[in-house]
Amino acid sequence: MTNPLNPRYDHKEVEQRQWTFWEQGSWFHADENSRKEPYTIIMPPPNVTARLHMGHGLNNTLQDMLIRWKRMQGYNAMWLPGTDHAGIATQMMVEKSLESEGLTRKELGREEFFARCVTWKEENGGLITSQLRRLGCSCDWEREVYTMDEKLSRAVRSVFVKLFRDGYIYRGERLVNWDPKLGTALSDDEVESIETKGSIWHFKYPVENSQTEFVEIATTRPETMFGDTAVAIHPEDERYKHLKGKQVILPFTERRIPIVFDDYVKPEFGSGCVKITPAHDPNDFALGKRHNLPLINIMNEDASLNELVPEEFRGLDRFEARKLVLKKLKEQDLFVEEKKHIHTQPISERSKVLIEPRLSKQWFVGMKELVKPALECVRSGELSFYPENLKKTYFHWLENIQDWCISRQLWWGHRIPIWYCSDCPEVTTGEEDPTQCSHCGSKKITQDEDVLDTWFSSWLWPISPFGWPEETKDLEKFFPSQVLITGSEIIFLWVARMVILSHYTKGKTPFKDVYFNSVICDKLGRKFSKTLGNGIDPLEVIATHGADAVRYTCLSLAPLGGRVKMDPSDFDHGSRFVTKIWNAARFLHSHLESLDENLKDFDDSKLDLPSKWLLNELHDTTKAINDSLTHYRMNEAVELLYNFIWKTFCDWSLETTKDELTNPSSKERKEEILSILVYVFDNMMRLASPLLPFVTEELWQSLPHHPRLDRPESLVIAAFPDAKKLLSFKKESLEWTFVQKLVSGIRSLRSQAGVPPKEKVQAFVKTGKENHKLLQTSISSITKLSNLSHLHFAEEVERPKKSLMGAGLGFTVYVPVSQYLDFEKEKLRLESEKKRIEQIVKGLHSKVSNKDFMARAPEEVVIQTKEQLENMESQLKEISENLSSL
RNA sequence: AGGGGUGUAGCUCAGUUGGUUAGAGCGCUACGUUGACAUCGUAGAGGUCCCCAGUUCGAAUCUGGGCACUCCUACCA
Repeated sequence: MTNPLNPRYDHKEVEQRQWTFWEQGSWFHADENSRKEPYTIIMPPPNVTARLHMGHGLNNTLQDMLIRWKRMQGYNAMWLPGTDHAGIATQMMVEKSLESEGLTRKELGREEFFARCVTWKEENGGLITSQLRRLGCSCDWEREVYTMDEKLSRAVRSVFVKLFRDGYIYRGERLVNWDPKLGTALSDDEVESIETKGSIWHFKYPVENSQTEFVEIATTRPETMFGDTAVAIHPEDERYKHLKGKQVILPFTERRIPIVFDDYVKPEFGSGCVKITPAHDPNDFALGKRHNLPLINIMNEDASLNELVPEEFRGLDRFEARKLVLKKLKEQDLFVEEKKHIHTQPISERSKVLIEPRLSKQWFVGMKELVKPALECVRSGELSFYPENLKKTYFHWLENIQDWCISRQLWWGHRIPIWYCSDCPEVTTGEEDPTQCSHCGSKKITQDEDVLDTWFSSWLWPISPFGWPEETKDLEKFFPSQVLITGSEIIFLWVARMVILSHYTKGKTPFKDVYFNSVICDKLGRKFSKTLGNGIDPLEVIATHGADAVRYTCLSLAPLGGRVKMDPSDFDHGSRFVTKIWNAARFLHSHLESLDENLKDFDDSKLDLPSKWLLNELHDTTKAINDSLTHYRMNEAVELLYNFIWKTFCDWSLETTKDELTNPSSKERKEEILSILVYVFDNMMRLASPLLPFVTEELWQSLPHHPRLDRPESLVIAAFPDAKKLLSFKKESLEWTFVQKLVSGIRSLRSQAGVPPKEKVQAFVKTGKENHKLLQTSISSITKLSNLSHLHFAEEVERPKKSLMGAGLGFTVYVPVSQYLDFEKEKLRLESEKKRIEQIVKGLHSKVSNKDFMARAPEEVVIQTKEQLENMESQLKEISENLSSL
């Protein structure tokens, strides 16, 4: 029989095969009728336009690790996948493709354009979800949803109508972030701030009834002057107090505008006088409200100047108008100076053009009231954040919440279900499209042209996929979910709003915990971004290193919150780990080959020390991993797993049993060793399955069934190890640790003397009687592991001539190394060791002799410290004696 | 300007509620292996836990101040 495993792990082949196997088994599908306790995660839906990036990689691996862990623990685990229709992003994609046909969306018309968007999604929208599958995401793919699905759209419609009828939705004239290129309002979150070098221009407005007096104002946007309705000055500014009650004349127009006093103005900035343009600046808007100033909107939708400006400026683009204004000011001798000025400008995230604050009619959701339960559930601890400090950010935003502008002047999205009546001023809404005005009955009604902000469908994500407003079984079972895993950048945009909406519709908090994953940066600490081109493509790394390696590296690097610096070479670490596991399994198989019958169970009462130690380590690690995962300390769980597999299992256990497996004392003994190793390995595969699902499934399938363990069809539904059901040998484990320390001590002496590894040496161990039995039973292990010819041990041992000495916890060991001994080197070594221990002893001594310490420190700490001191002192004594004898 | 975070080995970072001789991976050094391991193992070098002060019997950990970096929010007429 040959080894069933290839010399090398072929991740590509295995991933494909195992994925198909899982899909056929349908193990990721959760039954809504199951009696098992549900455990739900709702996936933050990626944009349909998205392609998998490392942020998705990290975010989804985190979710997958949790859901797989819970599934193996026997929960009715359901991870809901889906995509978001991404209003602006999709519309832009489709417009781009129209552009190549020489078409615009307006030429195409609304309906046709909408149809194109639908087609686009059908053709390209599946990409991201297939990429998530390649990563191994064990979502309930049969439940996959899309925010434009009929079911979800109905939920959008329902909640809009409900909010409208409850009086939360209103139409208002507000300043919005206007994207002149896309011709739509944007939310604050769709606006980027970019620092730019610009200018600030100073010029003069003449004061009325005076030939000589002017106020000097400063602005970065001279073209907005036609919308000015006041000039503002700080009330305490001595320079201008005499201007109280006066008006100034707006150049190029006949308009007189008042001088108002408001402490919003900073006297030290510019000239201390500010032109006020309420219709085109948020601060001015607020100030205008305080002083009852009129609003003059001077711009068209494309940011060209409209008919309210003097004729020569009409129709000019804002930047053209700026030039002309400056030119004319100079001609009229009103221009003072131009200064260089660095300021941050709002740029549209999508179209990259300068945002223009613009007065327009938009639909809003009044948030002040809705927010209350969302604040309360976090305050009360019903909803927890990981890391906790993000609560502060959350509170700050909710406590200062602004009403939410939900209308977008786009065609792709959920159209606002509002109908205007041409015969009366009222509007009509409803779950179904109305045919007549609900107030006057007129049939002349037209629907609002706008669509809803994409986030208006996103905030329904905890309930809409399950059929809300219907009271479905799914909704009952899978809402609320357990944990939301997402990035902290959308804490307001999405997280807070879902909490708000779930309380509004269902009166419940939509999840128990929110885990905020880290932001991925390059080695220089810069965020991965398309423009910088510094990202790492997860699909490329999956192709070269395998999905498991990608998953391992992502999670091992990523602590809670914060940032993680990632370099392509980090993924080598992941592959190495996978390869190590693969090879350990190959090693087991090479010995299992000779086994001609089924694996027998091992006898608990006949276990030797190293086996008990290994089983105890399995117990402790299992407990620790479960504990770490419970507290969302994923990187900690990953590290525990790594250390157990690599250090404990491979470096110690496989090494200690290697010789015996090759030359077993009996067939039974070999079977026993293999039984233990396979048992532990099987458990290891279970522990690792949530993190490394592919390679573990492959190896687990290849192993013989251990009689002590369940053997379902697939590892993904095998029971996750539970420490309570595992053997533990605390005492024996400590004993074996003593042996390990002794072995390390001997190895260290050998190495320092330069004794070739193949050469056998003797070792003389001086240790208390209590350890003798232990050494006696471990004599062969120690001999093998330290390559000894003889091991001597006794309570009193005289130092052999020409030997090196080492001291450890509870023992002193001498290794004669006559031909390698360098007295000077040994002296130096012992002296430095002596110095080091003296320092420790000194520290411990001062502690113990400190009355306050003895009185106030907890008893166990005192005992521990005393023991330590005793031990260190005896080590020191041994070293000193040896030094003097040299 | 306000808020959050970070500062631990050459690099990337762990270090849970104050008590270990402060850890890991990569890199580095020496030796060994190439019969589980395009390797792996063994042994090692390397730290003022940013600085200052305080609380405490005891501080990498808590408090205050400073320095440096970073993210978020707002504003910049």
